[in-house]
Amino acid sequence: MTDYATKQAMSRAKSDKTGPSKNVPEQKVNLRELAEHLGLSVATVSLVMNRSPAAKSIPHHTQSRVRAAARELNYRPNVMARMLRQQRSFTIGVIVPEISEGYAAMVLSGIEDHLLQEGYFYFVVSHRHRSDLIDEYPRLLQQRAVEGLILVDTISQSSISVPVVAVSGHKHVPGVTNISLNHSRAARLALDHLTGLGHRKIAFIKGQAFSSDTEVRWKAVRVAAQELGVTVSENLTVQLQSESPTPQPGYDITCKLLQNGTPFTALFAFNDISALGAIRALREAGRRVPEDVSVIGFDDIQSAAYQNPGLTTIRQPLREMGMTAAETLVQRIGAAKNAEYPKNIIVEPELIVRGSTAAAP
Amino acid sequence: MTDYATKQAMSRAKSDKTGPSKNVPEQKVNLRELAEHLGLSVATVSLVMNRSPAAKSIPHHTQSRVRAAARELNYRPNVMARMLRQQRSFTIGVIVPEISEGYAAMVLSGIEDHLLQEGYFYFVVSHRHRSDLIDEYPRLLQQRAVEGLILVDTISQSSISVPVVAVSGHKHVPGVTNISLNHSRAARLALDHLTGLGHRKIAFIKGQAFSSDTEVRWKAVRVAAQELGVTVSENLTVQLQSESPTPQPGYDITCKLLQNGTPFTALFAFNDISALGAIRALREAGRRVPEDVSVIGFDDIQSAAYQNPGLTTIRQPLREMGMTAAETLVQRIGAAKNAEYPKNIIVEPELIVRGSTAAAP
DNA sequence: CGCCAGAAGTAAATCGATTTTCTAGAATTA
DNA sequence: TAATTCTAGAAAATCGATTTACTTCTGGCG
Repeated sequence: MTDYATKQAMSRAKSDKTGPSKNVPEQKVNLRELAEHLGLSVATVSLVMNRSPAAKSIPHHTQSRVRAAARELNYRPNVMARMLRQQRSFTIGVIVPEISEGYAAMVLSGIEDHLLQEGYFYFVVSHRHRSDLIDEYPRLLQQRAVEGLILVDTISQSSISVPVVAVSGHKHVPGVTNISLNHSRAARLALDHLTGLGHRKIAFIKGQAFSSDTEVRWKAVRVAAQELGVTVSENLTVQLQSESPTPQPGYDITCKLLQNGTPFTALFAFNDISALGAIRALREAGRRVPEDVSVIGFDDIQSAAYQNPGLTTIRQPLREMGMTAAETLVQRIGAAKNAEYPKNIIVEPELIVRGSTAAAP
Repeated sequence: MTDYATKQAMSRAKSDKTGPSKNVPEQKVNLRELAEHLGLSVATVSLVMNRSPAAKSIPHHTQSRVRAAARELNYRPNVMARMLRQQRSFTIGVIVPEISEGYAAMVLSGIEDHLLQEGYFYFVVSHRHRSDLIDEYPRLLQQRAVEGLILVDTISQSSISVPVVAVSGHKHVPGVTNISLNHSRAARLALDHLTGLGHRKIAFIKGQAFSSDTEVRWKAVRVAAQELGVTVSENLTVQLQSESPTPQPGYDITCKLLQNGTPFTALFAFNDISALGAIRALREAGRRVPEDVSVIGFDDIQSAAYQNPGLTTIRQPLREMGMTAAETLVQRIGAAKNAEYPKNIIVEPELIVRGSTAAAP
């Protein structure tokens, strides 16, 4: 939105609230009425209000008269009219798998931070892994005139005519900026940590097939394992199945892992959520964490720090990723239709050591 | 939005995706072009597309011709134009304290469920307890032409001209529907549980002053305590201070509680988040949970179930509250300006017993 | 035959801005 | 003095629908 619509509105927050003394009329006044009140044409008023360069010929004195009247009558431009005329909505769409799930919430929070500052609002929708919705939401959002889309951990093949930024996107798709973690480094950090503690027999929980990170991360893990001379045993590799956003899938798969009987002293989970489930399964099977089995997660969602013991994990800077996504998208929206744009933005992981990992027994 | 704009779009999800064979033209076609293509006036086409009753005189044959052409040219009505004309945005605003915090995320998820079905989208903003934002966001959202507002755990005094539903609202404000928990019952459930386990010396963590539930819940707790003959000791009552959305405030205040030295065998925390902090503080002070101290939380956020031990808590049906909020709001938007509306909707809590509470030592 | 009621649409107003193109007078310049 | 440029603002087109108030034309009825 133009300057006065948001940033001024923001700063007006305080001054306006001088109590109920100032009789701000509540009923809506539109541009025509304001112009009539001033004895000017709507064109003139509009030019002044928008600080258009075309208003340079309008004397200062008139300008301030206009602005004073606008303030007095509490004039607020009608967004819908403005959107229609300018063909801009100052709205973007965010598609996440699930809102209530830590990962997405964290990214959203970063997105919001940046977007509102820029005068944009956003629609959120969650597809819960239903493929019809994954296809439909981009369409629906575009019908709603969003100027860009942020996909969080979501793979979409539907062709989209607005700029797209994919958080944790890996496929190279025209028109899409991918923001992704340096997975090689992440895998290396985790395995360095575990091997440093003396672990050799390490179990792995791979992500669900639908997660956009699964493939890449797993590849990175195998490379890192090879580099460190750790064998990745088939028997110690399991994959999350159900799509529940709870620790349940992690719990289930760890039970299965334990049943197969192959011994291990450490477990590298796909994410923190599944790590929590895994810890519960281990405990129930009589294995202590970290004394008998070390567990390392991935993401560093908020509750990771407040587990007992705290969860050692590879931190993804999710808020920053959200902020970067928003920033990049806004930039791309402002740029020319066929301008260059970043195809890939890599962010760095960080090892967060807490209590769930310890020296191998 | 009218029927064909969303519900049809939804169901079209599958049929449209018959591959790239169907040459759906990507460039936007507007009503005028569609009408020209058909040799009809825009009025006629519009009437047909909207299934307006005024279209009854248009023969069936023409109607299907119009619809066929619309499909063929992939006509999508321009939302901005439609919004402007109808003075409706099919958008609502949701104001939460913090997105990334379990409670709000859960409510949002319920809101989304219902809203999208009804053809509405929503903007989310989070104020992070900044009072200028709490005042400003309702204004900003109204400027964005939202047709209603849902406030989640947020007290707003700014006058709002659209229908408002407050989740966990208690103050009776004209124009606002409050959705709140039966706190008396909640307090009773918790204290019944604790006293049933033999606890007499119970410590309490009150909520931060800014939370809309703090007052009401605390009152309910004292009433229930009295009924059960439990004394609420000053020395065992503390209040959350900082506004961090993490367990940190709970941790801090529990440390303080422990320092003062008054013995207790159970702790009733304001919410799950603070309960997690409390548990950590207790553990660090050498108290085992639940052997030495039982801890009960409030809310039943997702991660409560996956703590070690699982957190006993009073469940608020947050998703349902979100759904109800959305449902009520949509109804109110559809109703006449001065129609009756529900002032209060009470939902029932549930005791969820997990491992963090046990018989008093 | 004349009138009226539907049938099948159409023209035009409207929603509320933004933005380009004009205009009338004043001031400047050649 | 005539031509040109500024000044200060106004008129009108436009964005893309929706919706009300007309037109025609046809057929039926008295």
